[in-house]
Amino acid sequence: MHKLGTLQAGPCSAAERRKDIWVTASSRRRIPEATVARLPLYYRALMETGERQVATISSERLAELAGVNAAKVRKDLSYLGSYGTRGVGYDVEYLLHEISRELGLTRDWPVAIVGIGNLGRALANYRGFGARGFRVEVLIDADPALVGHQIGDLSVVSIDDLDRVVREHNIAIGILATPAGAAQEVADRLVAAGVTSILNFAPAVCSVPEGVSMRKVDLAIELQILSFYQLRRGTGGTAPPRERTG
Amino acid sequence: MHKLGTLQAGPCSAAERRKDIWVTASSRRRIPEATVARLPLYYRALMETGERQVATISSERLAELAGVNAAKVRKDLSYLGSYGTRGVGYDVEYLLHEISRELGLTRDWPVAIVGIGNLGRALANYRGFGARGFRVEVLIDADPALVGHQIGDLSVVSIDDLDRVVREHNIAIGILATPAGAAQEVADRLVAAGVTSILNFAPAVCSVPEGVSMRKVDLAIELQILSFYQLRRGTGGTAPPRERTG
DNA sequence: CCGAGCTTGTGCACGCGTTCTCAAAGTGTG
DNA sequence: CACACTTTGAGAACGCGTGCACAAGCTCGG
Repeated sequence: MHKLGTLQAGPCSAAERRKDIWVTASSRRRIPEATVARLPLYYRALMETGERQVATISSERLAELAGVNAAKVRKDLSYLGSYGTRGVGYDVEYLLHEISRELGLTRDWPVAIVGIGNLGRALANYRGFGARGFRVEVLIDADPALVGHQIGDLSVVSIDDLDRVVREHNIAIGILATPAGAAQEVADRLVAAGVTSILNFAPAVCSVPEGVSMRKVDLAIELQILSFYQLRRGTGGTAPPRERTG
Repeated sequence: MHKLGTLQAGPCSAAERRKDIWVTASSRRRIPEATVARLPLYYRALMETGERQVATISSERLAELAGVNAAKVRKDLSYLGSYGTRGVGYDVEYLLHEISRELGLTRDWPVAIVGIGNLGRALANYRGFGARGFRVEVLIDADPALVGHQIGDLSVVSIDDLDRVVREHNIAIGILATPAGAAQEVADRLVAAGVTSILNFAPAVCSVPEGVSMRKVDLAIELQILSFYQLRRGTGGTAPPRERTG
Protein backbone atom coordinates (compact mmCIF):
# COMPACT_ATOMS: atom_id res chain seq x y z
CA MET A 1 0.00 0.00 0.00
CA HIS A 2 1.38 3.35 -0.98
CA LYS A 3 1.34 6.39 1.21
CA LEU A 4 -1.15 8.44 -0.68
CA GLY A 5 -2.01 10.88 2.03
CA THR A 6 0.54 13.48 1.11
CA LEU A 7 -0.72 14.07 -2.39
CA GLN A 8 -3.54 16.52 -2.14
CA ALA A 9 -4.12 15.82 1.48
CA GLY A 10 -7.51 17.01 2.58
CA PRO A 11 -7.62 19.90 4.99
CA CYS A 12 -4.13 21.16 4.26
CA SER A 13 -4.23 21.48 0.49
CA ALA A 14 -1.68 23.22 -1.65
CA ALA A 15 -4.12 26.05 -2.20
CA GLU A 16 -4.25 26.68 1.50
CA ARG A 17 -0.57 26.33 2.18
CA ARG A 18 0.70 28.99 -0.19
CA LYS A 19 -1.30 31.92 0.95
CA ASP A 20 0.71 35.06 1.20
CA ILE A 21 4.11 33.55 1.26
CA TRP A 22 5.82 33.18 -2.04
CA VAL A 23 7.10 36.65 -2.74
CA THR A 24 10.69 35.94 -3.60
CA ALA A 25 13.35 38.51 -4.30
CA SER A 26 13.16 37.95 -8.04
CA SER A 27 9.40 38.41 -8.37
CA ARG A 28 7.55 41.47 -7.08
CA ARG A 29 4.33 39.56 -6.54
CA ARG A 30 3.40 35.96 -6.23
CA ILE A 31 3.09 34.60 -9.75
CA PRO A 32 -0.12 32.61 -10.26
CA GLU A 33 0.27 29.02 -11.34
CA ALA A 34 -1.69 29.63 -14.53
CA THR A 35 0.69 32.40 -15.48
CA VAL A 36 3.74 30.25 -14.84
CA ALA A 37 2.30 27.68 -17.21
CA ARG A 38 2.05 30.30 -19.95
CA LEU A 39 5.49 31.83 -19.55
CA PRO A 40 7.08 29.07 -21.65
CA LEU A 41 4.67 29.92 -24.46
CA TYR A 42 5.76 33.54 -24.40
CA TYR A 43 9.35 32.44 -24.18
CA ARG A 44 9.05 30.34 -27.31
CA ALA A 45 7.19 33.04 -29.20
CA LEU A 46 9.79 35.62 -28.25
CA MET A 47 12.62 33.34 -29.33
CA GLU A 48 11.10 33.02 -32.77
CA THR A 49 10.46 36.74 -32.93
CA GLY A 50 13.95 37.57 -31.76
CA GLU A 51 15.49 35.58 -34.59
CA ARG A 52 13.65 37.81 -37.01
CA GLN A 53 15.51 40.83 -35.64
CA VAL A 54 12.37 42.46 -34.31
CA ALA A 55 13.27 44.85 -31.51
CA THR A 56 9.89 45.37 -29.89
CA ILE A 57 6.59 43.54 -29.70
CA SER A 58 3.07 44.48 -28.64
CA SER A 59 0.96 42.40 -26.28
CA GLU A 60 -1.46 41.84 -29.12
CA ARG A 61 1.17 40.38 -31.42
CA LEU A 62 2.66 38.27 -28.65
CA ALA A 63 -0.78 37.00 -27.76
CA GLU A 64 -1.35 35.95 -31.34
CA LEU A 65 1.94 34.07 -31.44
CA ALA A 66 1.33 32.36 -28.13
CA GLY A 67 -2.29 31.50 -28.86
CA VAL A 68 -3.83 33.43 -25.97
CA ASN A 69 -5.51 36.80 -25.72
CA ALA A 70 -3.83 40.14 -25.26
CA ALA A 71 -5.29 41.03 -21.87
CA LYS A 72 -3.93 37.81 -20.46
CA VAL A 73 -0.49 38.50 -21.86
CA ARG A 74 -0.41 41.94 -20.27
CA LYS A 75 -1.57 40.70 -16.91
CA ASP A 76 0.85 37.80 -16.98
CA LEU A 77 3.78 40.02 -17.85
CA SER A 78 2.79 42.57 -15.26
CA TYR A 79 3.39 39.93 -12.61
CA LEU A 80 7.04 39.93 -13.60
CA GLY A 81 7.26 43.69 -13.34
CA SER A 82 6.56 46.65 -15.58
CA TYR A 83 8.77 45.69 -18.44
CA GLY A 84 6.71 47.26 -21.20
CA THR A 85 6.59 50.78 -22.57
CA ARG A 86 3.18 52.30 -23.16
CA GLY A 87 2.59 53.27 -26.72
CA VAL A 88 5.46 51.02 -27.84
CA GLY A 89 5.29 47.49 -26.50
CA TYR A 90 7.84 45.19 -24.94
CA ASP A 91 11.52 45.06 -25.78
CA VAL A 92 11.94 41.56 -27.17
CA GLU A 93 15.49 41.03 -26.02
CA TYR A 94 14.90 42.31 -22.52
CA LEU A 95 11.62 40.50 -22.01
CA LEU A 96 13.20 37.29 -23.24
CA HIS A 97 15.95 37.72 -20.71
CA GLU A 98 13.53 38.39 -17.86
CA ILE A 99 11.34 35.41 -18.65
CA SER A 100 14.23 33.02 -19.02
CA ARG A 101 15.62 34.26 -15.74
CA GLU A 102 12.24 33.77 -14.11
CA LEU A 103 11.91 30.27 -15.54
CA GLY A 104 15.42 29.34 -14.53
CA LEU A 105 16.55 28.81 -18.10
CA THR A 106 19.74 30.75 -17.61
CA ARG A 107 20.88 27.85 -15.51
CA ASP A 108 21.72 24.36 -16.64
CA TRP A 109 19.55 21.57 -15.31
CA PRO A 110 20.95 18.07 -15.37
CA VAL A 111 18.16 15.55 -15.86
CA ALA A 112 17.84 11.82 -15.24
CA ILE A 113 15.45 9.51 -17.04
CA VAL A 114 14.32 6.39 -15.21
CA GLY A 115 12.74 3.63 -17.23
CA ILE A 116 14.29 3.14 -20.64
CA GLY A 117 11.41 1.49 -22.45
CA ASN A 118 9.84 2.79 -25.64
CA LEU A 119 9.04 6.14 -24.16
CA GLY A 120 12.20 6.55 -22.10
CA ARG A 121 14.33 5.82 -25.14
CA ALA A 122 12.40 8.33 -27.19
CA LEU A 123 12.83 10.97 -24.52
CA ALA A 124 16.53 10.20 -24.28
CA ASN A 125 16.91 10.79 -28.00
CA TYR A 126 14.56 13.75 -28.08
CA ARG A 127 16.52 16.77 -29.21
CA GLY A 128 13.56 19.04 -28.92
CA PHE A 129 13.79 19.98 -25.27
CA GLY A 130 13.36 23.36 -26.83
CA ALA A 131 15.25 26.02 -25.04
CA ARG A 132 18.01 23.88 -23.73
CA GLY A 133 19.29 24.08 -20.22
CA PHE A 134 17.81 20.64 -19.75
CA ARG A 135 20.61 18.17 -20.34
CA VAL A 136 19.81 14.48 -20.02
CA GLU A 137 22.86 13.15 -18.21
CA VAL A 138 21.70 9.89 -16.71
CA LEU A 139 19.65 6.94 -17.96
CA ILE A 140 18.47 4.38 -15.43
CA ASP A 141 16.66 1.09 -15.84
CA ALA A 142 15.89 -1.97 -13.76
CA ASP A 143 16.37 -4.49 -16.55
CA PRO A 144 19.86 -6.03 -16.31
CA ALA A 145 19.73 -6.74 -20.03
CA LEU A 146 19.55 -3.00 -20.69
CA VAL A 147 22.24 -1.89 -18.26
CA GLY A 148 25.39 -0.86 -20.06
CA HIS A 149 23.51 -0.45 -23.30
CA GLN A 150 24.48 2.69 -25.17
CA ILE A 151 21.85 5.26 -26.14
CA GLY A 152 23.12 8.34 -27.86
CA ASP A 153 26.28 9.08 -25.93
CA LEU A 154 25.00 7.78 -22.63
CA SER A 155 25.03 4.29 -21.24
CA VAL A 156 22.20 2.89 -19.16
CA VAL A 157 22.88 2.58 -15.44
CA SER A 158 21.37 -0.01 -13.12
CA ILE A 159 18.66 1.14 -10.78
CA ASP A 160 20.78 -0.22 -7.96
CA ASP A 161 23.09 2.71 -8.57
CA LEU A 162 20.29 5.27 -8.71
CA ASP A 163 21.18 6.99 -5.50
CA ARG A 164 24.88 7.24 -6.23
CA VAL A 165 24.54 8.41 -9.82
CA VAL A 166 21.83 10.95 -9.08
CA ARG A 167 23.94 12.46 -6.34
CA GLU A 168 27.11 12.46 -8.43
CA HIS A 169 25.43 14.36 -11.23
CA ASN A 170 23.67 16.67 -8.82
CA ILE A 171 20.34 15.94 -10.40
CA ALA A 172 17.34 17.95 -9.31
CA ILE A 173 14.89 17.01 -12.05
CA GLY A 174 13.91 13.43 -12.79
CA ILE A 175 11.80 12.00 -15.56
CA LEU A 176 9.78 8.92 -14.68
CA ALA A 177 9.02 6.65 -17.62
CA THR A 178 8.62 3.32 -15.88
CA PRO A 179 5.59 1.02 -15.97
CA ALA A 180 2.80 2.00 -13.59
CA GLY A 181 3.71 -0.60 -11.01
CA ALA A 182 7.19 0.73 -10.41
CA ALA A 183 6.33 4.43 -10.42
CA GLN A 184 5.78 5.03 -6.72
CA GLU A 185 8.85 3.13 -5.64
CA VAL A 186 11.09 4.86 -8.16
CA ALA A 187 9.65 8.23 -7.21
CA ASP A 188 10.48 7.53 -3.58
CA ARG A 189 14.02 6.57 -4.46
CA LEU A 190 14.50 9.66 -6.60
CA VAL A 191 13.29 11.87 -3.80
CA ALA A 192 15.52 10.06 -1.33
CA ALA A 193 18.44 10.76 -3.64
CA GLY A 194 17.71 14.48 -3.60
CA VAL A 195 15.50 14.98 -6.64
CA THR A 196 12.91 17.69 -5.99
CA SER A 197 11.13 17.89 -9.34
CA ILE A 198 9.60 14.95 -11.15
CA LEU A 199 7.97 14.71 -14.53
CA ASN A 200 5.86 11.57 -14.41
CA PHE A 201 4.86 9.69 -17.54
CA ALA A 202 3.81 6.55 -15.72
CA PRO A 203 0.06 5.93 -15.83
CA ALA A 204 -0.32 5.74 -12.08
CA VAL A 205 -1.27 7.91 -9.15
CA CYS A 206 1.91 8.65 -7.37
CA SER A 207 2.64 10.85 -4.39
CA VAL A 208 5.62 12.86 -3.33
CA PRO A 209 6.39 14.54 -0.01
CA GLU A 210 5.96 18.23 0.57
CA GLY A 211 8.70 20.29 -0.98
CA VAL A 212 8.86 18.14 -4.08
CA SER A 213 6.89 19.04 -7.16
CA MET A 214 5.56 16.58 -9.64
CA ARG A 215 3.82 17.04 -12.95
CA LYS A 216 2.00 14.26 -14.66
CA VAL A 217 1.72 13.54 -18.36
CA ASP A 218 -0.63 10.72 -19.15
CA LEU A 219 -1.30 9.74 -22.73
CA ALA A 220 -4.19 7.43 -21.96
CA ILE A 221 -5.94 10.14 -19.99
CA GLU A 222 -5.49 12.68 -22.74
CA LEU A 223 -6.99 10.31 -25.26
CA GLN A 224 -9.91 9.53 -22.98
CA ILE A 225 -10.67 13.20 -22.55
CA LEU A 226 -10.64 13.65 -26.31
CA SER A 227 -12.88 10.63 -26.60
CA PHE A 228 -15.40 12.16 -24.22
CA TYR A 229 -15.90 15.22 -26.34
CA GLN A 230 -15.58 13.29 -29.57
CA LEU A 231 -18.49 11.17 -28.47
CA ARG A 232 -20.79 14.17 -27.91
CA ARG A 233 -19.80 15.81 -31.13
CA GLY A 234 -21.77 13.51 -33.34
CA THR A 235 -24.86 13.67 -31.21
CA GLY A 236 -25.69 17.34 -31.48
CA GLY A 237 -23.64 19.43 -29.04
CA THR A 238 -20.67 21.54 -29.93
CA ALA A 239 -17.35 20.67 -28.44
CA PRO A 240 -16.17 22.94 -25.65
CA PRO A 241 -12.47 22.34 -25.19
CA ARG A 242 -10.03 23.75 -27.65
CA GLU A 243 -6.58 23.74 -26.29
CA ARG A 244 -5.11 23.23 -22.94
CA THR A 245 -2.26 25.34 -21.68
CA GLY A 246 -2.16 24.46 -18.02
CA MET B 1 1.31 33.05 -41.64
CA HIS B 2 -1.02 30.72 -39.86
CA LYS B 3 -4.61 31.46 -39.11
CA LEU B 4 -4.41 31.77 -35.38
CA GLY B 5 -7.59 33.63 -34.79
CA THR B 6 -9.76 30.62 -34.19
CA LEU B 7 -7.83 29.35 -31.24
CA GLN B 8 -9.04 31.20 -28.22
CA ALA B 9 -10.45 34.01 -30.25
CA GLY B 10 -11.17 37.06 -28.15
CA PRO B 11 -14.82 38.01 -27.62
CA CYS B 12 -16.22 34.61 -28.58
CA SER B 13 -14.26 32.36 -26.26
CA ALA B 14 -15.00 28.74 -25.55
CA ALA B 15 -16.30 29.74 -22.13
CA GLU B 16 -18.87 31.97 -23.69
CA ARG B 17 -19.95 29.60 -26.39
CA ARG B 18 -20.97 26.66 -24.23
CA LYS B 19 -23.32 28.37 -21.91
CA ASP B 20 -26.39 26.36 -21.23
CA ILE B 21 -26.18 24.06 -24.15
CA TRP B 22 -24.41 20.84 -23.63
CA VAL B 23 -26.98 18.75 -21.86
CA THR B 24 -26.90 15.63 -23.95
CA ALA B 25 -29.18 12.67 -23.55
CA SER B 26 -26.50 10.65 -21.82
CA SER B 27 -25.67 13.24 -19.17
CA ARG B 28 -28.24 14.84 -16.89
CA ARG B 29 -26.22 18.03 -16.46
CA ARG B 30 -23.37 19.64 -18.28
CA ILE B 31 -20.21 17.97 -17.03
CA PRO B 32 -17.52 20.49 -16.07
CA GLU B 33 -14.24 20.25 -17.89
CA ALA B 34 -12.35 19.65 -14.67
CA THR B 35 -14.58 16.70 -13.89
CA VAL B 36 -14.10 15.19 -17.33
CA ALA B 37 -10.36 15.34 -16.79
CA ARG B 38 -10.72 13.35 -13.59
CA LEU B 39 -13.03 10.65 -14.88
CA PRO B 40 -10.13 8.70 -16.38
CA LEU B 41 -8.51 8.64 -12.95
CA TYR B 42 -11.60 7.14 -11.42
CA TYR B 43 -11.84 4.74 -14.31
CA ARG B 44 -8.35 3.47 -13.75
CA ALA B 45 -8.81 3.20 -10.01
CA LEU B 46 -12.04 1.27 -10.47
CA MET B 47 -10.43 -1.10 -12.95
CA GLU B 48 -7.75 -1.99 -10.42
CA THR B 49 -10.35 -2.34 -7.69
CA GLY B 50 -12.60 -4.46 -9.84
CA GLU B 51 -9.83 -6.95 -10.47
CA ARG B 52 -9.63 -7.47 -6.74
CA GLN B 53 -13.22 -8.66 -6.70
CA VAL B 54 -14.42 -5.76 -4.59
CA ALA B 55 -18.12 -5.20 -5.17
CA THR B 56 -18.58 -1.75 -3.71
CA ILE B 57 -16.37 1.26 -2.99
CA SER B 58 -16.79 4.41 -0.92
CA SER B 59 -16.02 7.87 -2.19
CA GLU B 60 -13.28 8.10 0.40
CA ARG B 61 -11.52 4.99 -0.81
CA LEU B 62 -11.93 5.95 -4.44
CA ALA B 63 -10.55 9.39 -3.66
CA GLU B 64 -7.51 7.84 -2.07
CA LEU B 65 -6.88 5.63 -5.09
CA ALA B 66 -7.33 8.48 -7.54
CA GLY B 67 -5.30 10.98 -5.58
CA VAL B 68 -8.05 13.53 -5.03
CA ASN B 69 -10.34 14.29 -2.10
CA ALA B 70 -13.61 12.60 -1.29
CA ALA B 71 -15.88 15.62 -1.70
CA LYS B 72 -14.59 16.10 -5.20
CA VAL B 73 -15.23 12.47 -6.06
CA ARG B 74 -18.82 12.67 -4.87
CA LYS B 75 -19.49 15.90 -6.72
CA ASP B 76 -17.88 14.58 -9.88
CA LEU B 77 -19.86 11.36 -9.81
CA SER B 78 -23.07 13.20 -9.05
CA TYR B 79 -22.74 14.89 -12.44
CA LEU B 80 -23.13 11.49 -14.04
CA GLY B 81 -26.24 10.73 -12.00
CA SER B 82 -26.99 9.30 -8.62
CA TYR B 83 -25.16 6.05 -8.98
CA GLY B 84 -24.22 5.61 -5.33
CA THR B 85 -26.10 4.16 -2.39
CA ARG B 86 -26.01 6.10 0.84
CA GLY B 87 -24.55 4.15 3.67
CA VAL B 88 -22.94 1.74 1.24
CA GLY B 89 -20.96 3.39 -1.51
CA TYR B 90 -20.76 2.88 -5.26
CA ASP B 91 -21.18 -0.41 -7.06
CA VAL B 92 -17.80 -0.89 -8.70
CA GLU B 93 -19.00 -2.79 -11.73
CA TYR B 94 -21.88 -0.46 -12.46
CA LEU B 95 -19.90 2.73 -11.91
CA LEU B 96 -17.16 1.40 -14.13
CA HIS B 97 -19.70 0.78 -16.84
CA GLU B 98 -21.23 4.24 -16.53
CA ILE B 99 -17.89 6.02 -16.61
CA SER B 100 -16.64 4.08 -19.58
CA ARG B 101 -19.87 4.79 -21.41
CA GLU B 102 -19.53 8.47 -20.57
CA LEU B 103 -15.92 8.52 -21.76
CA GLY B 104 -16.75 6.66 -24.91
CA LEU B 105 -14.58 3.69 -23.99
CA THR B 106 -17.23 1.18 -24.92
CA ARG B 107 -16.56 2.14 -28.49
CA ASP B 108 -13.46 1.49 -30.50
CA TRP B 109 -11.52 4.50 -31.65
CA PRO B 110 -9.15 4.05 -34.57
CA VAL B 111 -6.18 6.38 -34.22
CA ALA B 112 -3.60 7.71 -36.64
CA ILE B 113 -0.13 8.87 -35.70
CA VAL B 114 1.51 11.46 -37.92
CA GLY B 115 5.24 11.95 -37.61
CA ILE B 116 7.18 8.77 -37.00
CA GLY B 117 10.27 10.18 -35.35
CA ASN B 118 11.55 9.18 -31.94
CA LEU B 119 8.34 10.07 -30.21
CA GLY B 120 5.98 8.83 -32.90
CA ARG B 121 7.69 5.47 -32.96
CA ALA B 122 7.50 5.20 -29.20
CA LEU B 123 3.81 6.01 -29.28
CA ALA B 124 3.25 3.47 -32.02
CA ASN B 125 4.85 0.77 -29.91
CA TYR B 126 3.28 1.97 -26.68
CA ARG B 127 1.06 -0.81 -25.38
CA GLY B 128 -0.03 1.21 -22.40
CA PHE B 129 -2.92 3.08 -23.97
CA GLY B 130 -4.51 1.80 -20.83
CA ALA B 131 -8.11 0.94 -21.26
CA ARG B 132 -7.96 0.09 -24.88
CA GLY B 133 -10.53 1.20 -27.32
CA PHE B 134 -7.74 3.29 -28.83
CA ARG B 135 -6.26 1.26 -31.64
CA VAL B 136 -3.40 2.76 -33.60
CA GLU B 137 -4.25 1.80 -37.15
CA VAL B 138 -2.32 4.22 -39.28
CA LEU B 139 1.23 5.59 -39.21
CA ILE B 140 2.05 8.52 -41.45
CA ASP B 141 5.32 10.28 -42.19
CA ALA B 142 6.66 12.73 -44.73
CA ASP B 143 10.10 11.14 -45.04
CA PRO B 144 10.20 8.90 -48.15
CA ALA B 145 12.91 6.82 -46.51
CA LEU B 146 10.48 5.87 -43.77
CA VAL B 147 7.49 5.10 -45.94
CA GLY B 148 6.85 1.38 -46.20
CA HIS B 149 8.95 0.75 -43.12
CA GLN B 150 7.35 -1.75 -40.77
CA ILE B 151 6.66 -0.81 -37.13
CA GLY B 152 4.93 -3.44 -35.07
CA ASP B 153 2.38 -4.79 -37.48
CA LEU B 154 1.83 -1.54 -39.31
CA SER B 155 3.71 -0.04 -42.19
CA VAL B 156 4.35 3.67 -42.52
CA VAL B 157 2.26 5.48 -45.10
CA SER B 158 3.29 8.57 -47.06
CA ILE B 159 1.81 11.86 -46.03
CA ASP B 160 0.63 12.23 -49.63
CA ASP B 161 -1.91 9.52 -48.85
CA LEU B 162 -3.01 11.11 -45.58
CA ASP B 163 -6.45 12.07 -46.76
CA ARG B 164 -7.23 8.73 -48.37
CA VAL B 165 -5.96 6.56 -45.52
CA VAL B 166 -7.59 8.62 -42.79
CA ARG B 167 -10.92 8.38 -44.57
CA GLU B 168 -10.57 4.69 -45.30
CA HIS B 169 -9.95 3.89 -41.66
CA ASN B 170 -12.63 6.27 -40.50
CA ILE B 171 -10.24 7.99 -38.17
CA ALA B 172 -11.61 10.57 -35.77
CA ILE B 173 -8.62 10.94 -33.45
CA GLY B 174 -5.18 11.92 -34.66
CA ILE B 175 -1.89 12.11 -32.83
CA LEU B 176 0.51 14.78 -34.01
CA ALA B 177 4.16 14.00 -33.40
CA THR B 178 5.81 16.01 -36.13
CA PRO B 179 8.46 18.71 -35.73
CA ALA B 180 7.09 22.11 -34.79
CA GLY B 181 7.35 23.50 -38.27
CA ALA B 182 5.03 20.95 -39.81
CA ALA B 183 2.42 20.90 -37.05
CA GLN B 184 -0.02 23.48 -38.35
CA GLU B 185 -0.04 22.14 -41.88
CA VAL B 186 -0.53 18.57 -40.77
CA ALA B 187 -3.27 19.59 -38.37
CA ASP B 188 -5.04 21.34 -41.22
CA ARG B 189 -4.77 18.26 -43.40
CA LEU B 190 -6.04 16.00 -40.66
CA VAL B 191 -9.02 18.23 -40.10
CA ALA B 192 -9.68 18.37 -43.81
CA ALA B 193 -9.68 14.58 -43.86
CA GLY B 194 -12.35 14.46 -41.17
CA VAL B 195 -10.37 14.18 -37.95
CA THR B 196 -12.12 16.05 -35.13
CA SER B 197 -9.84 15.31 -32.18
CA ILE B 198 -6.11 15.93 -32.12
CA LEU B 199 -3.52 15.16 -29.51
CA ASN B 200 -0.62 17.44 -30.26
CA PHE B 201 2.93 16.65 -29.16
CA ALA B 202 4.57 19.17 -31.43
CA PRO B 203 6.12 22.10 -29.59
CA ALA B 204 4.18 24.72 -31.48
CA VAL B 205 1.09 26.82 -31.16
CA CYS B 206 -1.38 25.34 -33.52
CA SER B 207 -5.00 26.21 -34.19
CA VAL B 208 -7.98 24.18 -35.27
CA PRO B 209 -11.39 25.32 -36.46
CA GLU B 210 -14.45 25.31 -34.27
CA GLY B 211 -15.87 21.85 -33.77
CA VAL B 212 -12.47 20.22 -33.52
CA SER B 213 -10.83 19.69 -30.17
CA MET B 214 -7.16 19.64 -29.56
CA ARG B 215 -5.11 18.86 -26.51
CA LYS B 216 -1.49 19.73 -26.23
CA VAL B 217 1.29 17.81 -24.52
CA ASP B 218 4.55 19.67 -24.47
CA LEU B 219 7.58 18.19 -22.77
CA ALA B 220 9.69 21.32 -22.93
CA ILE B 221 6.94 23.36 -21.30
CA GLU B 222 6.47 20.84 -18.52
CA LEU B 223 10.17 20.92 -17.77
CA GLN B 224 10.22 24.69 -17.78
CA ILE B 225 7.38 24.83 -15.30
CA LEU B 226 9.22 22.42 -13.04
CA SER B 227 12.31 24.53 -13.44
CA PHE B 228 10.43 27.65 -12.31
CA TYR B 229 9.48 26.12 -9.01
CA GLN B 230 12.75 24.29 -8.67
CA LEU B 231 14.51 27.61 -8.87
CA ARG B 232 12.53 29.14 -6.01
CA ARG B 233 12.89 26.09 -3.84
CA GLY B 234 16.48 26.69 -2.98
CA THR B 235 15.96 30.35 -2.17
CA GLY B 236 13.56 30.08 0.71
CA GLY B 237 10.00 29.59 -0.45
CA THR B 238 8.07 26.36 -0.39
CA ALA B 239 6.94 24.86 -3.66
CA PRO B 240 3.24 25.25 -4.43
CA PRO B 241 2.42 22.82 -7.22
CA ARG B 242 2.07 19.17 -6.44
CA GLU B 243 0.33 17.36 -9.18
CA ARG B 244 -1.62 18.37 -12.16
CA THR B 245 -4.77 16.55 -13.16
CA GLY B 246 -6.15 18.84 -15.83
C1' DC C 1 -39.77 -1.87 14.19
C1' DC C 2 -36.49 1.30 15.95
C1' DG C 3 -32.25 3.49 16.57
C1' DA C 4 -27.23 3.71 15.74
C1' DG C 5 -23.92 4.23 12.33
C1' DC C 6 -22.37 5.08 7.63
C1' DT C 7 -22.12 7.25 3.27
C1' DT C 8 -24.01 9.85 -0.42
C1' DG C 9 -25.70 14.09 -2.58
C1' DT C 10 -25.82 19.02 -2.61
C1' DG C 11 -26.38 24.00 -1.02
C1' DC C 12 -23.20 27.46 0.05
C1' DA C 13 -19.17 30.31 0.57
C1' DC C 14 -14.76 31.33 -0.98
C1' DG C 15 -10.77 32.01 -3.94
C1' DC C 16 -8.46 31.88 -8.34
C1' DG C 17 -8.31 33.13 -13.01
C1' DT C 18 -10.20 35.56 -17.02
C1' DT C 19 -11.90 39.39 -19.34
C1' DC C 20 -13.64 44.07 -19.76
C1' DT C 21 -12.59 48.60 -19.41
C1' DC C 22 -10.23 52.77 -18.89
C1' DA C 23 -6.83 55.97 -17.04
C1' DA C 24 -1.89 56.68 -17.44
C1' DA C 25 1.98 57.15 -20.19
C1' DG C 26 4.56 56.92 -24.01
C1' DT C 27 5.52 58.42 -29.45
C1' DG C 28 5.30 61.34 -33.42
C1' DT C 29 3.77 65.23 -36.22
C1' DG C 30 2.83 69.88 -37.39
C1' DC D 1 4.06 72.72 -27.39
C1' DA D 2 -0.31 70.58 -28.16
C1' DC D 3 -2.88 66.96 -30.01
C1' DA D 4 -3.92 62.52 -32.00
C1' DC D 5 -2.72 57.93 -31.67
C1' DT D 6 -0.92 53.79 -29.61
C1' DT D 7 -0.24 50.59 -25.98
C1' DT D 8 0.50 49.27 -21.25
C1' DG D 9 -1.02 48.39 -16.45
C1' DA D 10 -4.43 47.62 -13.18
C1' DG D 11 -9.20 47.93 -10.89
C1' DA D 12 -13.55 45.61 -10.96
C1' DA D 13 -16.97 42.17 -12.20
C1' DC D 14 -17.92 37.66 -13.26
C1' DG D 15 -17.75 32.64 -13.65
C1' DC D 16 -15.79 28.22 -12.62
C1' DG D 17 -14.05 24.95 -9.46
C1' DT D 18 -13.10 23.50 -4.66
C1' DG D 19 -14.11 22.20 -0.12
C1' DC D 20 -17.09 22.42 3.95
C1' DA D 21 -20.91 21.00 6.27
C1' DC D 22 -25.08 18.78 6.78
C1' DA D 23 -29.52 16.70 5.64
C1' DA D 24 -31.30 12.67 3.33
C1' DG D 25 -31.20 7.90 2.88
C1' DC D 26 -29.54 3.20 3.38
C1' DT D 27 -28.01 -1.01 6.32
C1' DC D 28 -27.77 -3.74 10.18
C1' DG D 29 -28.36 -5.38 14.86
C1' DG D 30 -31.28 -6.10 18.50
